Amino acid sequence: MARDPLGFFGRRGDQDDAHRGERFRFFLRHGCCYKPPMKSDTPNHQVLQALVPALAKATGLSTDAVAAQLGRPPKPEMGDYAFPCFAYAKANKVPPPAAASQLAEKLAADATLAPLVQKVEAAGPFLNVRVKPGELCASIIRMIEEAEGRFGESAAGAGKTVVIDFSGPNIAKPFHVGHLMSTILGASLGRVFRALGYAVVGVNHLGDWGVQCGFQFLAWQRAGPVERETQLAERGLDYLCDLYVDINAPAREVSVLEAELADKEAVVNPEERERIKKRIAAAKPEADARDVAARELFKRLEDGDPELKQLWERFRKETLRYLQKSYDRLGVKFESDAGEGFYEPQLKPLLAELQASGVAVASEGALVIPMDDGPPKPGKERKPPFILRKSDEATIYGTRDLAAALYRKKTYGFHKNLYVVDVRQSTHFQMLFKALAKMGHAWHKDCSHVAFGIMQIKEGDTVLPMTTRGGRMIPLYELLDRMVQIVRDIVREKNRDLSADKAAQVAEAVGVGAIIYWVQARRRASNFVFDWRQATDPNGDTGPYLQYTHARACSILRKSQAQPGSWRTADLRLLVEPEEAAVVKALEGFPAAVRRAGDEYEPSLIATYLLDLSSAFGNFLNKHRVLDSPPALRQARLALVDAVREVLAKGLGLLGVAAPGEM
RNA sequence: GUUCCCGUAGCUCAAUUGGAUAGAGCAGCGGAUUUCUAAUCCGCAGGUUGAGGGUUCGAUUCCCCCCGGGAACGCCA
Repeated sequence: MARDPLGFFGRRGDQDDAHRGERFRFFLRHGCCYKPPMKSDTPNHQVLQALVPALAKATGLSTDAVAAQLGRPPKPEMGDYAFPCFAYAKANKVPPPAAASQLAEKLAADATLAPLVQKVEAAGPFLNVRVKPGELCASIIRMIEEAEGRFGESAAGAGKTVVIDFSGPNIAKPFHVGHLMSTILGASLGRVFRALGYAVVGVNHLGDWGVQCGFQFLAWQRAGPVERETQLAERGLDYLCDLYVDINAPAREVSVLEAELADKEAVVNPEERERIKKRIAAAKPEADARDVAARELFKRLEDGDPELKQLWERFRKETLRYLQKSYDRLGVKFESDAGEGFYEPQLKPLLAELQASGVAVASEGALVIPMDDGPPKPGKERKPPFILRKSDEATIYGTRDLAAALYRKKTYGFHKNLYVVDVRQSTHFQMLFKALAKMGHAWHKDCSHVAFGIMQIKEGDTVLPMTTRGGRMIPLYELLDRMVQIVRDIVREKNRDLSADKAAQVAEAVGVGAIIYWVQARRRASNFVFDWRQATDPNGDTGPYLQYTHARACSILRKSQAQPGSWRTADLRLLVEPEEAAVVKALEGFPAAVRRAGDEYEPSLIATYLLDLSSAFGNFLNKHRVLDSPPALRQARLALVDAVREVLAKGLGLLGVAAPGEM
């Protein structure tokens, strides 16, 4: 399989756990993603190297405290750096404005700052520092050049592993637009954590176990032997879904009719009620028969029937192969595709252990872990327990999640274990983590549910949920195709010089990039509505805008005819324009944006950051010429353009958005 | 009913985690093009940050109480 070049994740079941763990440690040491560790962790350049110690000396605070406080004034006219003096004022028992004045005098007298700093002035309780314009640009661009393409990365996570559980499609249900959030967010978090120096294990926790498998076997057995083979090969998951839908048709009819019957308002007429009852009676025997047959088949799978096991394995593989097409377009990779079925053999020993230790108890015929602490309070409803085994002896997804968490800790020794799943499951994960706590695992606090809001879709004037029973689901590939289709015309219209081949590539990059950007452009907690018109709008807060800015930068560098890197010898102190300073100040913020995106599991912070950078750069390009500048200035501006290009490409890369060189 | 999330310009969202006069995009109006790619840039207009109270030098941010919207709440995933 393409995404498994080292054969690290072999076939399930042919290796034991210890073996897998061993392979994993090998992967950590020699894997394809290995890079040497970063030298420096915090962003640093000549100006800050002078300014921070000077402030620390003047205030008596630590350099870390100063660096953390140092910010930006609200308007660029006020200065390049701002330092709030409240802490210093409190320590010295003077009013903050007086403190600011005192500090301004001290810094003005500091000889180490003289070559770099133009002006230090008190503004109320703030201290505003104006750096000599050329020095600011030189200092920051130099820092980016010296990072050798690694600007924004850090070594914060060196030696630590993050496990990210994301995407997790169900092999019986369509892979639709609702899965987009988890897939894109999870993949971005993986890239962000890698940039921060962590080893990352992306897990596609497939929903590949349960009675649904029985229904699929049943449908498969009923389908034509030749037709089913060609259909499965061609349509993969789509075919399995159709099978699932068809085999469930009678059951679905019964439940729809029963719901109708229960809704008294809808059916007052007794004749109508009778008609419905008859239809239920007609459909029910077939529905029940299929249900019994499916459960029987699933039971046989659970008991280890080799023929069914083989078929199950085939469905899994075919589904994954099929999904990989969409994953490839989205730039998504997984290190593991251990789904629910993978944990099945671990469940019985786990349950036995939990019972023996008394963590799990019997309740209403089921085996559960209680979620209430202490004695029940009168008048207070008791919390529902975490169910491990139903009264019919079958396990449920929570049991497998518990086994999965234990397995991941044992195999990967994770520093963090993340679940990128929508907000509706937040109680489930709270219970899961609490169950781990009750088992005595202190690492339960390293587990987090990275919840995101529910996406709805706007078709015409109506807003529909994505996961309704009634409406048709839009398969993911269809969404991507539609986006690319819309973009194709725009590409043609905007740039007629592109060859047909290039235009097609650009359309793919921009169409897919637009949707990837769109879902990451807001904080993940908020619910939002997918709007075709807005998502494909080439103007404004969009992926295409960022990609376009990047393409412009590339174009300028191309047309300069300069050898890449030849601008490294440029005199960067010639960059004294306010628009240049604004760009450089935006560039300076990149490492912090990446770090925060990791800390908060929030890729949108990178999206917002890139927008700021693009807008500063656009402003610069509009006001100043690069290629028409005098030779020395031209070289310095090329260095600036190249730094912007690098950060845009890198930031877009973290988000999973392609950055074509022209469009 | 209990628990969790959300509420900021007409719309979609920001706000350096408690900092200075709350900022962008879309939509509206007005400008800038012999384009280093106008898929751009600039200007105007748009606000009692759902309401009220509290904490302090300072609150969109933290605490309390309401109002409104969403979600989850015992054997589905």
